Amino acid sequence: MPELPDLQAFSHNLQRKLAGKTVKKIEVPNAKKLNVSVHELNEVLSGQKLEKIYREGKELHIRFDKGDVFGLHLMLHGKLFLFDTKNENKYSIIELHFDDGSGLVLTDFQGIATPTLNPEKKDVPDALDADVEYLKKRLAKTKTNIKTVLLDQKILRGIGNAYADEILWHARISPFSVSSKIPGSKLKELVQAIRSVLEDAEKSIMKSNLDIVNGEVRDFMNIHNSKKKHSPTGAAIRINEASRKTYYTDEQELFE
DNA sequence: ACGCGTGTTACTGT
DNA sequence: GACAGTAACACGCG
Repeated sequence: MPELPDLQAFSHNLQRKLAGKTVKKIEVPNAKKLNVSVHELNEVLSGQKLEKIYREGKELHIRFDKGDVFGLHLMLHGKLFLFDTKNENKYSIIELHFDDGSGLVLTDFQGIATPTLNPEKKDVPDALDADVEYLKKRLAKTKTNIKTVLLDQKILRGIGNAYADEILWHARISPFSVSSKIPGSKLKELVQAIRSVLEDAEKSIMKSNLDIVNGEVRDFMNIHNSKKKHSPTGAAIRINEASRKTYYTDEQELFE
């Protein structure tokens, strides 16, 4: 549910609240997606001090002082909660208990949020790091429409359905454009739109939700927003119904 | 009160 | 193999 800017805000707040704490014990009420045994997880992480929490693509990564990393992918409905003494949330997947009695829990009613001990390093660039050169090269051989490309985590990491629509509107590129047909000048606008849309969103989320570690904030979205009928520049917002909805306007140029 | 929404994988079919 | 389309996961929320 949360997308890159939300995750960015979560990681910032979790870092602030949890850095320096030491893991006492990890409980795993629902190990469906965990990549190691509960025993191994505890063997590796118990006693380690939490050093850093940051975002990697759509995952949150927790790094500990011996260098081990614990990754959390929230998928559609994963939610994080901090607790002081006892976790009373429904649908708990995994609970980190710290030596001061406090803790962090990941819940998911669907059970598909995914905790991973020491996830593999990926060489796919993060959305915020992608440059024009990379996209130009990568898109030259791709006929898939540009929205699908933005959502493809093997090409760019971190963009989800809602922000893809916002970004494409800002770059004035139709989501149905054939990726290989988009000219270099437009790719430059696309790269700028990716950065500005995601960074501005993070700022507004942080500003109005000081301690946020779960949920999502969407009220400031201009295009992917069922409450809005027109873009900021006055064009009617159209909706394409597929397995995921696409919001767009005729202000966006179609390359085909 | 009921319809909408979000990521990924797995699968069919062209 | 590239690409398109769809279902499944199963609820919270307004």
